[in-house]
Amino acid sequence: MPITDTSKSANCLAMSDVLNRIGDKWSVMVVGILGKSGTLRFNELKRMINGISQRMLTLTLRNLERDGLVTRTIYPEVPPRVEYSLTKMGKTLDGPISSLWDWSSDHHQAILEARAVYDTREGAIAKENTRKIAYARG
Amino acid sequence: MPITDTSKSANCLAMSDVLNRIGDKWSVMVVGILGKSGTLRFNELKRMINGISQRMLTLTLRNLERDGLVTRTIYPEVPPRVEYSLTKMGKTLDGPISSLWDWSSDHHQAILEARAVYDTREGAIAKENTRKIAYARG
DNA sequence: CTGGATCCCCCCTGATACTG
DNA sequence: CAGTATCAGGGGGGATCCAG
Repeated sequence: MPITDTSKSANCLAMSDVLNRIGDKWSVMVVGILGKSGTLRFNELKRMINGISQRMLTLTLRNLERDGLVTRTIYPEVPPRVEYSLTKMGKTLDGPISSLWDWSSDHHQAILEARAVYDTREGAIAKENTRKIAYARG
Repeated sequence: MPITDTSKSANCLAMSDVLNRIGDKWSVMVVGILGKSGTLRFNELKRMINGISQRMLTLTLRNLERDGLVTRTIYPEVPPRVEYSLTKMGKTLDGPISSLWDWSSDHHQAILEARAVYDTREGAIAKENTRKIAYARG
């Protein structure tokens, strides 16, 4: 199945564009968490997402809102309250995101082990022989 | 369903770690294309991925190989030939990636429209009134 | 053809301080 | 609480040259 036909090329460009937003780890985490929790306030999100800065959360939420994936509701109270949740389109994205989420927790350990194996082997190769790399690895 | 329990926190960390590699747009594109095409050579991949540089393709493939998601096979020929394909674990990732891929092509247009609407509305708000932002948007 | 090595710039990101 | 404004630093990523 060649990728060079029109539909696949279009997919490629769509992916490239969408991934510039969605491929960002913070966006994935926000969508994933909102998908699981429903509606959250700014600082609730901030506390749930490991290591995100206030600035990045603000930017991420703005971009998601701009792309029509997240709704932002301001309650004119004091102290201020702003709630975020997924739009209808955002909810459709939560499916693929959840798949990715599940895959991550299922294979995280395997990836860590693969890295360890790779690093060990590369280290051994480098120490043993730096010239004869001309054979298949794996 | 609170996110604060142990399993969800673990998922959060797994996501964070995995997304540092997988969330990268180039990795997603490489896995997606390899999943669709099976086995490809370096320059075949480079031609198929819109806008990737040689350096980034090399680094991306190395990282994917290190994480046990891609196999790299060197044929000691002249000119050199190197073929890449997904490992068993890589193939399991292709499922979620394909979902994301399909979602992208399905919703790309909607996202573009949402951006246009957002930008128009923001522009109008900024021009009309910069003080009274204290109402719900969306 | 498949990369390794190098230079270098831009922007992403975090930290901090301030406002409503 | 929910941001905005500003500054500074690091690294992601492109361009280029060279090697096997």
